[in-house]
Amino acid sequence: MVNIDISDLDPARPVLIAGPTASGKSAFALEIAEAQGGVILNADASQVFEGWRVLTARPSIEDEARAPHALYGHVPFEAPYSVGQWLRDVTPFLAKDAPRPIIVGGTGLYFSALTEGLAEIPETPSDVRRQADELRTAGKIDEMIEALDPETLAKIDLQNPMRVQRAWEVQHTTGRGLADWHARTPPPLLPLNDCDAFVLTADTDWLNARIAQRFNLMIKDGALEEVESNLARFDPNLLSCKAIGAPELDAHLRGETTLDAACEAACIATRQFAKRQRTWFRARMKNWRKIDLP
RNA sequence: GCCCGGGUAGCUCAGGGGUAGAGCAGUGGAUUGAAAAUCCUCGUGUCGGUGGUUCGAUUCCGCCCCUGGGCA
Repeated sequence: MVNIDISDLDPARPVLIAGPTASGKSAFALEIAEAQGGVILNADASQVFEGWRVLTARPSIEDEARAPHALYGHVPFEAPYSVGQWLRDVTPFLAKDAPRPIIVGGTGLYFSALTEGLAEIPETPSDVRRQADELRTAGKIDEMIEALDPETLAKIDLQNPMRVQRAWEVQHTTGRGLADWHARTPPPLLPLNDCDAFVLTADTDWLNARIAQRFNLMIKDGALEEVESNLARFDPNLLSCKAIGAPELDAHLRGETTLDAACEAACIATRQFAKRQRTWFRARMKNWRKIDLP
């Protein structure tokens, strides 16, 4: 599928593989791991959650038996998660004596944090988060904006409530502005120069066709049953329940839509997600080695 | 066959004598702890066809075609 010569890779160097959803990056990672050894590490935000396997296209049990895998489904269904937590989770796998990491996923932010660094901001306590959620849902964005320093105001998108809330939370819990924290970002955990980094790029029409095909396959493989098994604990506010296809299939199981409509909506959401991924990769991964698919 | 609706952007539709607009889809972009999240930008299309009225028709009138419903 991916036409590069794996034997050219230095088996001692970490590998990074980024690519849009449904591009076949997991298979590529597995090929490298089988040929040269290494541990496959997940860099996909929704695949970290326990509870989804089919729906988030995680490697199957059989695939996981072919090479060591980590950071898949290791986070409880109801738990919060973040880039910072992910970085803390990968850190032990990047130790000098650890087996060679093969990091694969579609979350651009995770890769950027890994190779460019992430500010070491203390976690937002849950009560502060709750307070911030209330302000946002009440539409009191201006109130949050008033609490921010000029540097932060200049840096963030004030039209994006989520960004404003984040800045407010940091200011509120640390007493320092978000911009100040960003300015003191420590060096990256894994500089790009220290690894072989690949971005898979695919023709949009080709990928869109694969997205539709893959969703049908997911349904055949039990995606609906998977959502059904999580029906009792399904909560749209949970991070895990933002996985594409989960709200759509949940709505169908509750009798709100037909299965066809749910599948169509999920495919549209997936296409839109792939588009955002393309934008991130184009803008932020210019120095990565591009591999054109198919 | 007759009666009444419709035929306007890829889709669903609004509008109305001075050559048109929304939502969705799509595009481009932003994105340092919710990122499969969140947010910003971008709308010319024979206004079904054809004749006519008019300075001017997509808008009014005639005929034709397609389509939904009703009556036979």
